[in-house]
Amino acid sequence: MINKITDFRLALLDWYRHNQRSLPWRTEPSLYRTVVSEFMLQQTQIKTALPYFERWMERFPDFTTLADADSEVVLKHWEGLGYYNRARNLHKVAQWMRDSEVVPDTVEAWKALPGIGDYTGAAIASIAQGVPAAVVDGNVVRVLARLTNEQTSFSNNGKAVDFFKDLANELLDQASPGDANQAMMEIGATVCTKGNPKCTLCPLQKFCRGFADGSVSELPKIQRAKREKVRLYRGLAVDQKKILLHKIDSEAKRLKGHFEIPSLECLKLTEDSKQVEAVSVRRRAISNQSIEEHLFRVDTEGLSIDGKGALNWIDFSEINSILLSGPHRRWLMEYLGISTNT
DNA sequence: AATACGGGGTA
DNA sequence: TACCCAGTATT
Repeated sequence: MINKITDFRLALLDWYRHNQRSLPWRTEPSLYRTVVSEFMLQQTQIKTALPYFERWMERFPDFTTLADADSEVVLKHWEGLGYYNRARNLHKVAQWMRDSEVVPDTVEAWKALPGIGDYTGAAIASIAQGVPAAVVDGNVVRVLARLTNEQTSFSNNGKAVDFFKDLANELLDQASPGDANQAMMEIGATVCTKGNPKCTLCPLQKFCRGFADGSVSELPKIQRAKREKVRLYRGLAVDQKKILLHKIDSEAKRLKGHFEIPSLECLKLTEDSKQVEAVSVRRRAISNQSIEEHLFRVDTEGLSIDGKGALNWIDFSEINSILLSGPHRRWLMEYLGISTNT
């Protein structure tokens, strides 16, 4: 058995050293770049995070620069990536690093910082500091479930993560935990994929009980929560190169401090009102919601907005500099035909 | 233990 | 549409 684990680790690391993708936090590694990448990659695919990472590094090259930046600027560079508490927490972590005499060097110490949980704590400690702590993310769960031909049906993803944590640590190469962790995730992302897994190219095939059993495509078995369907109705009021936007309260649960296209309710209008005209429908999704968003053109004649409340007239020239949710920015850009590139 | 987070890619 | 993505914090 000892030999088998040694063989496994060797096969995994050898594959990774020859097949890893070239990524900016690998070609030029540092503690800071590891931390930033891990925050961005929480529930976000590499392809999506990549351009954000490059822009982030240009503007905030190190912990101190990030720590000293205004939160508005920090959020602006996260705009469109979603789950904005990640940016707020990353900002706090940078400030902690700037103000602290010591650098965390254990999983537990990292987990004491905001936005860092089991996964991110182990990822940072192992990749940037060589701490032998296994990560268990969605990729690792899938690889291990197939490797062990695990038929248990987990009630949620967290249960599966817990289930495989011990095994992940047993398999972890103690001499190269960072590479071993990244190798497991890389296998999951590029070879042991959910659909059309490339078993013929897999360096772990000879260890894989799921492959031997022919059950790879059915694993892992995890029950997922459904997304709730939500319909939103929004009003677009444009007047003289200005647009009426709603600024979300800083104490709100989501999109704190962001602007958004105001809801009809917010404008004190109804869908049936003769003042509005349906112009566009868009579908998108976030976390546990599947959103169908309807856009209406609003006649500004009937509006009485004082501009002192949450509703603000924003000049087209200002749109680039305000915080606006990604989908709404794209919507405005397309509908108004104005450039809102940042 | 369940839910929120208002994002996005892929089959 | 359904499922997944280098998850975490809150309730």
